[in-house]
Formats: sequence, C-alpha cells, structure tokens
Amino acid sequence: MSLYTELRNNISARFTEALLAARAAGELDFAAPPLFALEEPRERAHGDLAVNAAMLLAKEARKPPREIAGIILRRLRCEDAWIAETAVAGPGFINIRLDPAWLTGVLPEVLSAGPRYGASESGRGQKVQVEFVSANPTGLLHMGNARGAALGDSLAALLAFTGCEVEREFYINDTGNQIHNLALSLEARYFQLLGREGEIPENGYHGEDIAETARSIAARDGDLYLAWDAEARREALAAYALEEKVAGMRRALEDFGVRYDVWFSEKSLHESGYVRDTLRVLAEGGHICERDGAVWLKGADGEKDEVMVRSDGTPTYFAADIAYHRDKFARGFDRVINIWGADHHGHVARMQAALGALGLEPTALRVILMQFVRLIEGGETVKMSKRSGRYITLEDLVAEVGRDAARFFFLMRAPDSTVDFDLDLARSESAENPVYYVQYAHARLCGIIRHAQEMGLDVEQTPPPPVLALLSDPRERALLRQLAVLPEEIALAARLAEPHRLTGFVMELAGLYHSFYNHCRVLQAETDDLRAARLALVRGVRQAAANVLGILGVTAPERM
RNA sequence: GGCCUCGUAGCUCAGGUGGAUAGAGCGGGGGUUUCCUAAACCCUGUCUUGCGGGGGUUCGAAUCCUCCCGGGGCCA
Repeated sequence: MSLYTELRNNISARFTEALLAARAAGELDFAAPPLFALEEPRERAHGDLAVNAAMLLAKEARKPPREIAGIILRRLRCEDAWIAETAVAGPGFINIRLDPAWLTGVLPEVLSAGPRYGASESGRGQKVQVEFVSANPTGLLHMGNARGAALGDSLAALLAFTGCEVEREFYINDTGNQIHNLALSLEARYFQLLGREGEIPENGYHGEDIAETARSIAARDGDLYLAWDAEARREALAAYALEEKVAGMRRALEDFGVRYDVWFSEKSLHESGYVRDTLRVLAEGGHICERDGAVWLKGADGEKDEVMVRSDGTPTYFAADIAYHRDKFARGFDRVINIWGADHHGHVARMQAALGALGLEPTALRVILMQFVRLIEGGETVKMSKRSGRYITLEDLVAEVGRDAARFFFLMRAPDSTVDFDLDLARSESAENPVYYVQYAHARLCGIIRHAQEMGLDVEQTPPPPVLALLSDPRERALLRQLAVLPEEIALAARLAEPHRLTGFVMELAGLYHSFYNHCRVLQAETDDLRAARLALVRGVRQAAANVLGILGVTAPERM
C-alpha cells in the first residue's frame, strides 16, 4: 500500500473512532457512522484534506453541522497520524493540515519501487481480456480505429499495472456478407485485369486498395482462377485478400505500438460448430423460438426478439457474436472489456442479455463506447468514405503526426466525447501538441541526471530523511505531493477504465516540474545537501513520468 | 417516433462516490535567458454576466431526477 493511501486510511479510521467515541459518551446520536469523504479541497488554503462527516450527520444527530464538527474534533486522536492542525470551516467541514514531514517518505518509496512505482496488486488473480479495434478486414484502419487502438492498448497496460492478467484481442470478421461482397468485388477487378467483363456489385468495395489486391493476385497466380468454378474462385480470392488485409492491419497497429496476444477468427467459430452449439444451449434454456422460418432469440422483458438464424439457414452476425463471447468466458476471463464505436451502442444491451441467457454474468462484460473522431481540414469536416477514396488511415496518421502525438492526443479525451482532429494543426504545428510539453519535461529531467553523472555525483543513493526534508519550496512540495498521489490516481483510472485521467496527471506533473525547473537550481543548489535532495526529487519525478508515459504507450525521450 | 451520447472561457477540452471562490491547454495582451535544454517559466479573466434553458431532490448541484432546446449517432 502506498504511503499516501496508508495515511488516508489511517486518518479515516481516526475519524470513525472519534465518531464512535462521541456516541459512546452520549454526545452524538446516530445508528451507523456516515460514509464520510476524505477529500482534497479545491482551495489549497483550506488545508490538505477535508472531512464532511459533520454535515452528513446533521439531520440524524439533530445538531448543527458546525457543532457536530466540534464534538468530533474533541474526540479525534491526532498523534501519529501526520495531522498537524484541524479546523472547522464553512458549513461544517473539518479541514486538516498535514505535518509537512509526511512528504519526506515519498521519494524513498518512488526510488525503491522504480519502474513499478504506482503499480499495485489489486487486480492480482483477475484474468481480463480487452478486445479492441476489431475492424472489418475488408478495409483500412481509420481514425476511429486509431482512437480505439490507443485506448484499448493503454487500458490493457493500465490494468496489467494493477496486477491483472491481461490479454489483448482482435476479433476478425472473416465471414459473412461483407466477405462475400469482398469476394465479388475482387472477382470483378480480377476479371477486368484479365480483359474480361467484371462489375463491382452495388454494395461492393470500390476502393483502390481492393484493386491493388486484385493486381497482386493476378501477378502471383495469373489467370489460374478463370477456370475454377465461381464459388471456389471467390473463396480463394477472399482468402488471399483477408490474409493480406489482416497482415496489413497487424503491421499498422504494430507501428502504432500495439501488439495483440490473440487474433480471433469469426469463421473458426462457425467451422468448429461452436455457433451451432451455442444455439443449442440457448434453445435448451428456452431462449429460442422459431417463426417465419427463422430462429429467434427471445427478447427479455419488453425487448424485441432478435434473428439468430435467417430463413435461408445462415446464422447472423449476432449469433456468432454470442458464441464468441461465450467462448471468451469459457477461456477463463473474469472480466471482458470491449471497446466499440458509439454506433454499436444498440448492441450492448442485447449482448449482455444474451450472456444472461447463457447463464453468464452480464456485468462481467463491460463495453466502452467511443464517440467518433471528426477530421477537420481547412476548417471543414472531412467526409470519409470507403467509396469516395477520401480516407485517412492509421498509417497516414502515424506518418504525418507521429505515433506519440497521435496516441497522446486520443488519450487526452474521455471516450465519450467526440474528438475533432484538426489535420492542419497536427501537420503544421505539431510542436504545439501537449505531448511535447510532457516529453520535454522528461528530457530536461534526464539532462540534469546526465550532468550530475558527468560531475561525478552519486545518482543512485537516496539521501536520508533529514536531507530530503530540505525540500521545502512550495514547488518542491507540490511535486512530492503529485508523486505521492500517483498510486491512487492509477488505481482510480484502472477502476473506472479511464486511461485519460493519467494523461491529465502527467501533464500536471510536467507543468509542476517546468515551474520548479525555472525557479530552483538543482546542480547549482546553495548547499550539497540541498543539491542531493533535489537530485533525488528529479530522479523521482523522472521515474513517475516515465511510468505513466509507459502506460500511455508514449515514449519518454532522454533528449529532445 | 424510441434509445445512446454530448452541450463548461474566443477555440479544444478536464472536472470518481453531490461539497466551501468551477479549472487546464491553445489563442489574445505584457514580461523573463552571462545560470542544469526558452519545445520552458512568470503576470493578465470588466479578453461582453463560462456549467444550453426551465423545474425538482438536498444543508449544498456542472455533477442526481424531470421536461424542453441544440450537435452527433444507432434503431424503427
């Protein structure tokens, strides 16, 4: 448990004790101690921590909040809890000022934990899957996929940092209607290349990438497929294209810093009979009905039924998806997190209901819906469509903006806010991207450590507490405090599955550091002890920044 | 028509379990370098009254409930 967490827990316990003691003495009347909050006041002048217990108790104890606060304070044991000063304020807050000395324990903690500082064991024993991107393999990865990639990868890293056993997975929709259309489109291009008649179907793929694939097929196999019967030919063409497309996506994602543990084929679910078996299980549970020649999943209370098997005998995408999720839990995951585009929101409730029908815990599946990315160019929204060919891919993005900036940008936003991505800004003024602000801080930190080494200073030893206590400048204390809070920030971000909190945290850390840098000399400090203390602070801040950037999947450069 | 989501400063956005005077970055204005990287720092919000609007719950609402308006999306 981190120093700060322990400190907070201890103070909370003291307040609970005080409440109970006051009740025992007949000073306060309540059934159970209220679930009070120990919060950090917005106004720094109010102190380090504030407790709202008195206000929560006012009604039940039938006393004014400020009076209750006074009673609590008279019963509060402050010794050995880092409480330096308490006061009743405002409507009945109990404000606490901490003994500044508590911060001297932070740096030894950071420096001894090193790359693990901020990590925890809270997720130990929990197996979690994060499934993200899972783009249709018929096209290229677009900006929405890029956002999902950044979010999913970082969330996986975050959960792993809290001790979870995490797997990253990509679901390949390698069967069904869109694959059929892909095959027809390829066939048409292929025919055209070989001087035959060929027409891309209405809802086929007109993009240049498909034409390119057809050319490489023709280059490799010539007119081989002309003689084949249509079905076999289409299957072969689609198989070739799929392999190529999936390999391309894998490459693009790896260039973006994302590696998957599992690439899962939808087709395999059909071929292994797992889809059929899943339908059987649903039928045995009485969740299936037949109507109009089709097989339906009965909707739960008031929801409408969903088609599982069409009247022509082919299972729907939904049927396969249910089988897929059944398979996930059969693989032993305690929690499954899916990152989907907001356009899939209608699918969430259905999917969870289906899990319930299978006897699985619906809440074990968490779906994070991402709003769309809107591209702006020349002040106008760029319309992207596969047909028009106006298409910015993940690769384009990495090439133009860079992997770090792109990832950082996506991770600055909460998933449920629509992102406007200004291409002109990203291209021409990319130096103004906040990612450089953070990376620059890291480079500056490294610069100092480098110079210290060149001066022959010891950059491995952590100075003893009396020396660390010299860090008394408000800027130094703000940095120490930010370091102390990191473990809780990470735990919170993990619990809420919101990596963007850490982006905010590391920007704040960088800001505090830049300010410190401009006001406090490290290597030219007034005394050797102060220099040693500041050097330890620099090492601690560097470590924390590097750890957070690591979770975000953004590099921490030593020089810029 | 039903459902999801968003609406916070000129712009882009943060703001767990409701808390005391609502923040950041960018942009605008003004400063800082014989010194560890100025990709930085400091000052400035009467830069037209910043939580879309109205009700409600509460000691207390940007946050919870409800209705309305507007952007985006899904389904019918």
